[in-house]
Amino acid sequence: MPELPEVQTIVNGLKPELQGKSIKQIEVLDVDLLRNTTPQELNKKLVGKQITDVSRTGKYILLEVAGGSIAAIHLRMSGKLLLLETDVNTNYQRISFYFKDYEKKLTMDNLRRLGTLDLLKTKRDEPLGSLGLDPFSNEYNWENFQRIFDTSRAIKLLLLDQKKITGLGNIYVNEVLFKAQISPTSPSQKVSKQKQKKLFRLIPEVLTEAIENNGTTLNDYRDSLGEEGNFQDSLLLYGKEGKPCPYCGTKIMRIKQGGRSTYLCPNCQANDND
DNA sequence: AGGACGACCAGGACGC
DNA sequence: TGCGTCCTGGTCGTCC
Repeated sequence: MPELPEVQTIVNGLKPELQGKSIKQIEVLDVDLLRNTTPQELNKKLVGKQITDVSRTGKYILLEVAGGSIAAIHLRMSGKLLLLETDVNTNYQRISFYFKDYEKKLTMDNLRRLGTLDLLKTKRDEPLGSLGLDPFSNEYNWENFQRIFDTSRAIKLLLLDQKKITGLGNIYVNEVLFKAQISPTSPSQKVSKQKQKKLFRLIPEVLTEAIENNGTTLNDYRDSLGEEGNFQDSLLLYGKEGKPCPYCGTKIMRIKQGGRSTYLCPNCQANDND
């Protein structure tokens, strides 16, 4: 379930290891994960090139090489991106990068085959170009933030829309709305300025705290070294249906929005009239 | 055009 | 026990 904190944790682990390394070989075991490219093109654009940066935009992990090509990796829901000894094989390895003068390989391991790799020329190319506000970018300011509320959609669905704001997934959206005491079903336009401001402040705050705890491991998330995150211990209501609300003791409810679970405290997150 | 919904994938948890 | 059904996650294509 990598959301922004999990992706950032992976990037934090990979960057010091891979920056400056030259790609020696790319092994594509599952072509279906390549979206707008082919193994041949990947080889042509990346092999022999030095990695200049490992970074993150939204939930995409970006490997930039000298000369400008960018491999944009998205893990979707179950994927891992692991640094492994070159002779180690995992059950669901799909794509591996090997490097010159380096005894490890970078492996996309993805049970459900939902991960993707795009090859881009610039960070403005799709699928990055249409991403919304990133909570850690320079564009993340109050003026820009207010603009995303211009819709009748439920606030939870809006915050999950990566074209509006990018990085949040189901877990952190639930947590952030709870901390801001906003009903997830409230029409976005009806969220008061005061609550918008709370959200504006809380989104980077909650994500930062999660990054400091190396992300959330509920099922199979692992960082690039195979380590679990710790933020699951700090979740206030995600996955806690029927348990008491940590603020008021009311039983936490679970409802469905857009086909997936929303957790809420019906007391703390009553529909706002403020 | 915005928004709702199903598809994608695979395995685990559940009910009968 | 074994089978069927539902659920999970993020995004995209398709439809209205």
